[in-house]
This record gives sequence, C-alpha cells and structure tokens, in this order.
Amino acid sequence: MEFKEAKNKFVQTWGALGSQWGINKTMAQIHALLMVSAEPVSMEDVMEELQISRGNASMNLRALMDWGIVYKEYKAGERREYFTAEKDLDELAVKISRERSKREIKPALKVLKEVSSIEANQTEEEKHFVDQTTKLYDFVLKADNVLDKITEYKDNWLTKLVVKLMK
Amino acid sequence: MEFKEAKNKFVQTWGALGSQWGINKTMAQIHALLMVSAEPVSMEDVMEELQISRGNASMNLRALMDWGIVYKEYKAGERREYFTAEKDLDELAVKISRERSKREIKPALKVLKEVSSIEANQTEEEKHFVDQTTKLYDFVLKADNVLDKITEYKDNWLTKLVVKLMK
DNA sequence: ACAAACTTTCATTTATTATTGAAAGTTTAA
DNA sequence: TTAAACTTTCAATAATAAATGAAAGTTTGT
Repeated sequence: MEFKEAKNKFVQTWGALGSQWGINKTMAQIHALLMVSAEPVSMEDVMEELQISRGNASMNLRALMDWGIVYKEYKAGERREYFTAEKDLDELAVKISRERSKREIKPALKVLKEVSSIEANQTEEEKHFVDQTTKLYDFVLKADNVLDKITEYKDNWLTKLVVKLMK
Repeated sequence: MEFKEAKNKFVQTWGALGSQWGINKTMAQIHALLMVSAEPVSMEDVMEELQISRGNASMNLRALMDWGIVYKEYKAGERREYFTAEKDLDELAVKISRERSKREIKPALKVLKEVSSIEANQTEEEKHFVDQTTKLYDFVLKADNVLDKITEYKDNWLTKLVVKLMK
C-alpha cells in the first residue's frame, strides 16, 4: 500500500467510525485528515482533499473547534486561515470525554433524577420503575465521575490506569 | 409528575441518547421500556406503547437480542412470545462494551495496523503519517484492553474501579 | 471608504437511515 | 394436514440528517 492510498483509507475509516459514535462523517473525516497532516491545512485544502463544498467544510471545522480538538492557525503575512488538530491522544480523549459528558450525560442524569423521584404508590409496577431508574441514576453518576477522575490525570491517564488495573 | 408521564419521559430520553450513540431511536426506546417493566412485555405491548409498526418492533427486538441485552420468555400455555431486558447494569455495561469492541474497535484496529505499516519513505509528510497512526494504534489497543480487563471483573467492576482510582 | 480576499450562513436539495405494512414464513394444536 | 396465531422479511415510502452553493458578512490593506 502506498501513502496516498493509506491516507485515504485512514480518513474513510475514521469517518465511518465517527458516524457510529454520533459524530457526522465529514466532521470525523476532517479531523482524521488534520490529525495525520504534518502541516496546518487550509479550508481550500480540506475541500479539495475530501471533495466537499465550502459551506460543509466551514461548518464542520467550526464544530471541531467548538469541541476544542481543532485549532486555527495564522501564517505570517497570509490572510488565509489554517487549521491543525489536537494530536496528543491523551488530550484528545480528555476533551472528547468532557464534551460528551457535558452534552449528553449531564442532561440524561437530570432526567433520570426527575423521573426516579416520582411518588411511587402502591403498585408493583411503579415501585419497579422507581427502583430501576434510581439504580440507573446511581450507575450513570458513578460512571461519569470515574471518567472525570480519570481525565483529571490528563497526562498518560491510560497508562496509569493500566498500571492500577494490573496491580 | 405522575407515573405515566415519568415513564414516557424516560423512554423518550433514553431513545434520544441512543441515537447520539449510534443506536437507533426505536431500539433504544424498546430497551428503555423493557428495562422499567416489571413484567415481560409482548410485541403487541411494545407496538401499542411506542406506537410503532409490527415490522419495526420485530426488527428492533431482534437487534436487541443480537446484542444480548434482551431475552425472549415464554409464558406457560401461551403461544405469544414475551421479552425482558437485562436489568443488571453491570452486566448490561459489559455486554454493550463487548459488542461495540467487536463491531467497531476491532475492525478499526485492523485498519490502523495496515495503514501504519506502509513503507515510510523520505518525506516528512509520510513519516508524520506513520508516526501518528502508530500512536493511534497503540492508544486504541491499550484502551480496548483496559475495557476488556475492566469488564472481566463483571460484578461491580465500576465500584471496584472507583476504589482503585481513589487509592 | 473601497474593494479584494476570504469566511459564514441558511434555504434548498440530496443522501442516508428508519419505518411501514402486506405477503411469506413458522409453529402449534387439534 | 389444516388452519389459526403468531413472527419475520423486505420493497416501497417516509422521516431525518447532511451537503450544496450563492448571497451576505467580515477583515485587511491601501
């Protein structure tokens, strides 16, 4: 396999993976492209390499910056904006996990707390509902806290976690 | 908030969460419904409660069974099939994580290995590509192994993990 | 203040994904 | 073996999500 082919395969695969994880394909592809680019990349470059429209490139680059995993860069004496991806994988994992927690887990927790707090009356049905949603609340809360804890380490948390787990 | 409202809110929220995680809405809603049902639920019940067609119910119940998080049950003397969800949350987490690893992480690893193995020639560009995809491969492999390790505990892995992390 | 160089927005179009429902398939009991 | 009771399949349709591209917006140099 030669370079161009490998690069393309990587971008495609990363894109497909993204859609399975609730991130749109183009956004994931742009991220993949930036990750493996040694040099900052312009919007024109992105459009060219992925064969997408200007609007699409603009919106998805913006979304990536909102996630905090892509940065703008300016080259001296050039008007045009360039982009680079967060390449440190620990940092990347931390940011993604923080963002998903904020966007998805926290709101879900809020609902779980609400619905598990209804006055359970006599019926078995309602008791079971309250019981199950309460357990779910506790579980998700704990999992979210663990994630937070893990990512607090920031540097090499994965390695450190491996070490802890092996002990 | 009264029971019916709470139940509905829970099912809707769980469904929305599902679609953000690459699981389709109906599948997640059915799972939610079964999770909080004290009694086994028939396909008719599912169709009725979620207002969906027979085909849709059938296909998504099948998918949930393929994931190993919903089971068929037979009531003595009845032709009709009933369904229950895995209600143990540790078990649920283990099954979901195993399935996603198998379906998504393993294939991605295969591609990462492939593309990181190209013959990097002279250019900076190609060196950077190989370097970055190799790091990614190592990272994902390690993360996948940690997940595996964690879920081996099976009983209360989350609690045990919390304990380890606090030490 | 102007205009060139560039980016963003958003109504419309296109592509993707999920749902329906009727026909085909299966199982069980008599 | 037949038919009732139920489930599955899948081509057609509907719903949802993403992409386009032209117009509007912004920034910078002169």
